[in-house]
Amino acid sequence: MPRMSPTERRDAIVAAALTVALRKGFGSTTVRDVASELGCSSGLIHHYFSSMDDVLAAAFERAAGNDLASVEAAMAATDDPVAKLTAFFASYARGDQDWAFQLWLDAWAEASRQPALGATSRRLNVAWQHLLESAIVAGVRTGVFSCHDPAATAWRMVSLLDGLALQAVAHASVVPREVSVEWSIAATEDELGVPRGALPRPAIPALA
Amino acid sequence: MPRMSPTERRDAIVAAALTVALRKGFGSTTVRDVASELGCSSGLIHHYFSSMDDVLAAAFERAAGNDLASVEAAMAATDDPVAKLTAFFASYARGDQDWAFQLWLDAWAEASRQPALGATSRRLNVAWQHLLESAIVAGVRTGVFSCHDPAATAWRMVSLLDGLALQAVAHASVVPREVSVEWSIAATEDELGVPRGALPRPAIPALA
DNA sequence: CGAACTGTTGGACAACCGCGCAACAGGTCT
DNA sequence: AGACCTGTTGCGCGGTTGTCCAACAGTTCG
Repeated sequence: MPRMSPTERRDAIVAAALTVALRKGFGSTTVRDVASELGCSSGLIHHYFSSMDDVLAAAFERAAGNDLASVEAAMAATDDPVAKLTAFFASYARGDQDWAFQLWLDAWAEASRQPALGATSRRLNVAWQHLLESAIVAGVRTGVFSCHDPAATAWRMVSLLDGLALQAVAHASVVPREVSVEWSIAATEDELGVPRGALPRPAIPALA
Repeated sequence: MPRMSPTERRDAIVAAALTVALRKGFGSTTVRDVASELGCSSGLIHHYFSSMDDVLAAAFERAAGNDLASVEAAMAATDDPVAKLTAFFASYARGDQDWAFQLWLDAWAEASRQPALGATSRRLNVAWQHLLESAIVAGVRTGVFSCHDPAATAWRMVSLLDGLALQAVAHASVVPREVSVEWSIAATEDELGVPRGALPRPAIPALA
């Protein structure tokens, strides 16, 4: 294996770990798997990460963290609370990113077994909820939304979206994606005291 | 170990596997664990199950099936739709059964990789939603609930409950259990057109 | 009584795991 | 050139896992 700079090598390891994790799940991704995916020795992984748990946490952090950042940017691009909300929902509507949600399923399952992965998953989940909460607060401030407990509503909406997406990814087509998107937006309208149909529906990209 | 009939022994093995899973979690339940729990040799497990996967799958099926059946029975014990609903919610409020929910997290994560497990998980999930839907329909019929799409509402409520329980189990105490129960009941009251606080709150058993 | 059947044993086996380490090699600096 | 730094190797340790199998023992039947 050619020599790499520490930053490049760390990145390559994380990328390889992500590739393997997508195929096998976090729970059964081993040091040797990552090493052979990358075409290097197993010892090299431990030269950059003090434990396998840290590798998995870093891999999840990259995938889920990127998602979070891109939605955060899309929401920051507008001042309209309704548009912020739509941008948030749109990130759940993308059927071409089921693989990303599969990572969440794996992370939740392993969270109680791998401390570092669990901490990362928790942190990103809280950040996700906070993102939604701040959009709701913005809408309440301008008077378009009515909600006396934005934190609670945000947790409910995130949980609802996760629960529905879970069905779509784990049990394909038990609940069609377009339907689950419609359902969660309808529930949000109830929560925020706006009439049914008031919130715009995000476009649903076709599957790849 | 005294001799048993094949049916009894199979049952005993599954029961022992479940007991161990309660204590150690699903992912780290080994053949030897089950054998020592049952007080028999490890070879005996393989005499009845062709692989450890089969044992765990049978254990999951029994655990989840038992849960479903007991809630089904509790709901069937009353004709009052509100009481049916409370019985349903109570099953999510039990903090002493986090281990059971961890089984669900594992099942959801593995569903797309292990067809047999996925089919079981899907079937039980659908049954769970159907249970709630029928309670809602009963309430609409007697006029205590108002809901124009019970199937959709049931899916939303199940997904919300799963999503909140997921946070409680994967990310302990990010959302306290009493709070998440309160939140999901409040959302249900909105969905069913009854005033906030109208539905009784189930008792929350202390942790074991 | 002995033979046949079958539930049961307990150890052996190969494979795998995360991790640590001494040695190697490619690049850089003086 | 030689010294030095550091990315990289590949093996090995201690431990655990699922699986297999020849031997054992309890029951039933001729």
